Amino acid sequence: MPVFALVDCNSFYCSCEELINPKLKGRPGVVLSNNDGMAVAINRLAKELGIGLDAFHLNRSKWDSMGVWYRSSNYPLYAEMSGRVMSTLKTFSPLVELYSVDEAFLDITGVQDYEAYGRLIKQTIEQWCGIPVSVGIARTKTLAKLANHLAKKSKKNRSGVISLVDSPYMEAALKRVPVQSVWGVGYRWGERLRHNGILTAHDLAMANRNWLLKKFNVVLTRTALELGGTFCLPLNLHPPTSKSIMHSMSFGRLLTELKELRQVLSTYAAASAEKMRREELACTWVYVFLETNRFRDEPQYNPWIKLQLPHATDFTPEITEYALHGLEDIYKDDYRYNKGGVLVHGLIPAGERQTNMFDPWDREKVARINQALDGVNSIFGPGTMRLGSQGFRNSNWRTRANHLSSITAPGKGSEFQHNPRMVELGQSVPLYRSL
DNA sequence: TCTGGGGTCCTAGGACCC
DNA sequence: TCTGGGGTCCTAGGACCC
Repeated sequence: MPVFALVDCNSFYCSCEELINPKLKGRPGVVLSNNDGMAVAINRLAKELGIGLDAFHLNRSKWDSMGVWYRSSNYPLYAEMSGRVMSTLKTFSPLVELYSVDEAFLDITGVQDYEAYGRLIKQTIEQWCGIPVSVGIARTKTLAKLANHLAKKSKKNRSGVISLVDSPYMEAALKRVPVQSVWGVGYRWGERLRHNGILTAHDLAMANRNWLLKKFNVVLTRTALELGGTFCLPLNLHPPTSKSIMHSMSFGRLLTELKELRQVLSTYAAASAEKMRREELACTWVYVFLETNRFRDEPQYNPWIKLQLPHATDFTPEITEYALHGLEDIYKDDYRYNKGGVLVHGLIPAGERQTNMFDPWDREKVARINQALDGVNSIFGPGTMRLGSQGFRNSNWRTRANHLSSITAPGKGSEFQHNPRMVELGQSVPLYRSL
């Protein structure tokens, strides 16, 4: 029987901001979504004040009066810190699944004292990376998630580490967790389960499997099995190749003009294509969508279109061309648009593309153009070299980020300089360049 | 002015094939 | 009683995750 540790960074984005600006520590704080729209990360003190995923513009003055700090999201910073945490985790087990930007599953089967190992992991991450984490340890991933949940919540056990391996408290632990807090049970299923008298993780673990299978599906049945200690979900050690890549964002303001929308969607198409090339993929479908602002009392229109390409491609101008054709098909001039996006789908390895005798492009030339484009943009920043249709960099439809953290000099005022070990891991350069 | 962005998996039903 | 049956592929929609 395997043993898994789930290591999860506490309020990750907030912790990153507090790390580069220690003055924020000890105060309630939130990190805002793109466009400074709403809080997407909330630190412990802010949660205790009752702050949730709330709209920024509706709460700003209240937060000010409560002494809450806020920051626009700074994704390059979080990616950098995530890399440091994950590299550190890999020194504790060769089997690590990078589950998300701020959490990872480790296979730590065979360790002598699981709880002590968990504490060592926690201490090391905090010492080397400056990010507080919680650790949950158990025999299945779902139980490790649950243990982690308890480690974050527990008032009795403040160590931030809980092991449920062969634990006499297993049943008590399962009874303390409401069913909708179980990993894999969302709002909908939580409601349905509660209607059927299944209120806690323990109830779900005890539920009749055939009934679950019939009333729900195999996913939830697997979750129930895992809660009961039956190992169903293995570690995914290799990141699966993407099945789709999307780029979408709310606009800086409501847009009505086709001309402006063309610029926005060109930019999103280029971003999707770039990400696709980074993963060495090519797409066979392009989806384009627009949305009006659902929070406004005005005519709503949320069209989308799907375009099949005659051959797989990873070439920005080609993908942009299709995306703009799609845009013209779905665009109506009597609406005010709030959001849009481009998704590439039907992804195949770029090296396995079929050639097409009617292909208007010289593929060798295309490859060289891609290389030049990505090369320039990787050095000088995204969007440095771009299509004319993408418009200017300072176009006012671009999203807001008015509360970005800044670092004036590498390490200055932060804890980076005290972490010689992280220099060894060799990941500090991109942060400063991208900031 | 102002409410996130980016994904995955499963299932049911229809089209189509022999 | 019984109007073929088995199989695949595709898609839309619904659920979930961070």
